[in-house]
Amino acid sequence: MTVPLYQAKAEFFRTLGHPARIRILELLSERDHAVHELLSEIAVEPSSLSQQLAILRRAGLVAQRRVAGEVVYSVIVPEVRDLLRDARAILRGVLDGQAQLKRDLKPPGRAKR
Amino acid sequence: MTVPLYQAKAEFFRTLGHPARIRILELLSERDHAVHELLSEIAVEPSSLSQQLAILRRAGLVAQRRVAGEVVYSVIVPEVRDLLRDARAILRGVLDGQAQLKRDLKPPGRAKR
DNA sequence: CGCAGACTTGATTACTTCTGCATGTGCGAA
DNA sequence: TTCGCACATGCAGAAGTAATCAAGTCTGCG
Repeated sequence: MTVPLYQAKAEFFRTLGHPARIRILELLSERDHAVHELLSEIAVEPSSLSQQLAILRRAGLVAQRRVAGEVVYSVIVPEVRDLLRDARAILRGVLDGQAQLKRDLKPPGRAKR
Repeated sequence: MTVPLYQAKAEFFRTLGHPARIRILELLSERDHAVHELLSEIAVEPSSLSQQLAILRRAGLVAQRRVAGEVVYSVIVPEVRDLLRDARAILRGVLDGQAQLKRDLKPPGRAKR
């Protein structure tokens, strides 16, 4: 093994560890987007967006292609959608858990559904 | 929402963005482990391991309990296993894709292996 | 009580990553 | 060819993160 598997995994997760990159992947999971479309959704400077896209490209997660003067990005690895879904589930679980902890420590609680 | 959802997600992924923390979660997904057991598997200093465990604890992913003089850790959110599985699948896809790219055209970049 | 073993926490220092600005590149229009 | 738009890249300062060592806490045992 050139690189231990768990190190590659850690690197991969770090690639996802940025709000803009998460947003990009979520948007691209829905459908392909041109850079200026992403730009209007994400509230970040153009150069910053471009850098985040470059990072995702280098990580092999997205691809770019030029279409009529625009650059369109798409997700290469479809499983990304599953991953984001799992992450959502875990996040929900964690947040619920924290809320419950808070209730245990403090009497005033609210409905949990 | 106090914090935008995608920011919470990014934070969560950053929590996973460290080899030792990945190893810890993988080991704990199999079964609960005492700290000294983790220590003998992971090749990291005790204090460093403790810090990584603290990060996972703060993230709400693992819990500790004291048993007969040892501290035993366990995974709180079971979906973590799914996430790690998906990550493995994506990683495989990405690595395959990169290998194929390399065959198609030699990209200017870092020499790998 | 006082000590030892098992962890944890704090502080320091060395890196790595992010941000915004300035500059560079590629493509289509004129 | 030259201009202009749509992106991409380089860079410097600021901010965040990790490894290490020293010191602290907690438990159970003599």
